Amino acid sequence: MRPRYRSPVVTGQLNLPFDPIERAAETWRVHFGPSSAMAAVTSIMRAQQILLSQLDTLLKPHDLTFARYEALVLLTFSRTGALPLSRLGERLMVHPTSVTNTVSRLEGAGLVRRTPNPRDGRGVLAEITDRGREVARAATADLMGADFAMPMYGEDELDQMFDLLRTLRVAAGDFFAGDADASR
Amino acid sequence: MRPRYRSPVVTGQLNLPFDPIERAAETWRVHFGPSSAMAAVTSIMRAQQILLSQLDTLLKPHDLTFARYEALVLLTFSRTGALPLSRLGERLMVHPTSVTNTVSRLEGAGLVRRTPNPRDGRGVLAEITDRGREVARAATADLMGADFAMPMYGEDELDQMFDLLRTLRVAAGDFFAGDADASR
DNA sequence: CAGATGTCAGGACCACTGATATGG
DNA sequence: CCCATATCAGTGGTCCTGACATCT
Repeated sequence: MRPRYRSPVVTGQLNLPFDPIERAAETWRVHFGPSSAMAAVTSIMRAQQILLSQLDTLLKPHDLTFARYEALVLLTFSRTGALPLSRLGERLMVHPTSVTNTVSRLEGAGLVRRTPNPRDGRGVLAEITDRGREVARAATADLMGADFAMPMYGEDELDQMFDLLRTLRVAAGDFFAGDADASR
Repeated sequence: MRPRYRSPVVTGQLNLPFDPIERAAETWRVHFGPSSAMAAVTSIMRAQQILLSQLDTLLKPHDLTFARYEALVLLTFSRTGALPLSRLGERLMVHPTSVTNTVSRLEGAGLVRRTPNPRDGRGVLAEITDRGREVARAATADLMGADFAMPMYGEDELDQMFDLLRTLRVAAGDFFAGDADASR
């Protein structure tokens, strides 16, 4: 499964005898003074890399990337199975041109269909196909079976992580921190 | 500074009236049952995106990306200011071809110099130049001044985050979880 | 007309595969 | 000979800018 000569850096085991991030943090302390932020940032970067790699591996048999999977699931959730590309981009927090690309790939795989937006002549709807629904179902089963690549955590830790990172997302201006639940 | 017609999706404010991830988690619950893992994973993805974008913005005036900055700092830390590319890749946890690319870019900018490894005829050393040291110093000052784009957290929270994510990195096999501190 | 929606061309970046040259 | 160290070509993915046509 994994090549013999060298394991992928991101996916596979590094098996270092020390924690490279902790090591960097210690050296950092010597040179510049303590900086918990540096260690935390680097940890987030590495965690994302690991997770994305594992999720993509889980999704590869379904010919999906995580980005495409997210889009597909969002369509599954919508009442009519169709959403304007603009709304897709908003919810997925991706660039408009990325939405175009993602939808085109899904369309090429027959999981999604482009249709004109009847309520806006400029707009385009991405509509999930039957095959799209089936693929989304199967892929979701796989991801849930693998606990989204985070089986090493308990509920409390996962919630803790969500709460911690929420602070960052609020500060970055992703959304209004209020209690608002205004739809749309 | 930010375009008027549309703010960058990653860098800039989305200003949604709701938390898109929380919204997705709620909808998920309705369709598939509770999954804290899904919300946590998505949060990590988004956090990384935000951080990388802000760090790259901070580093742009120095003509550095975060990846290149990390490599440069690592060289700064080494006693002789030089490291084999293989060791660089190991510490930075990046693919060998990525190291080659990173070093080539740094070399092109005059921040690093390639020299043959005297202790291994196959090997190549990346050696930091005086300009490299100066750029690393200036960039580090900027990053520390911005608290590595995480000024919204206290020490305790940053440590908490590091500890939480360490579990994931250990599980992924980045390093041996033991208390080992074996050098080299 | 100003503004929003989507597309396309093109650039920069990063991870990876596979092949290759060279040396331990 | 097997393995390690780079490098190169090429693929695929993401994000972005800028330009454009279309429609509100």
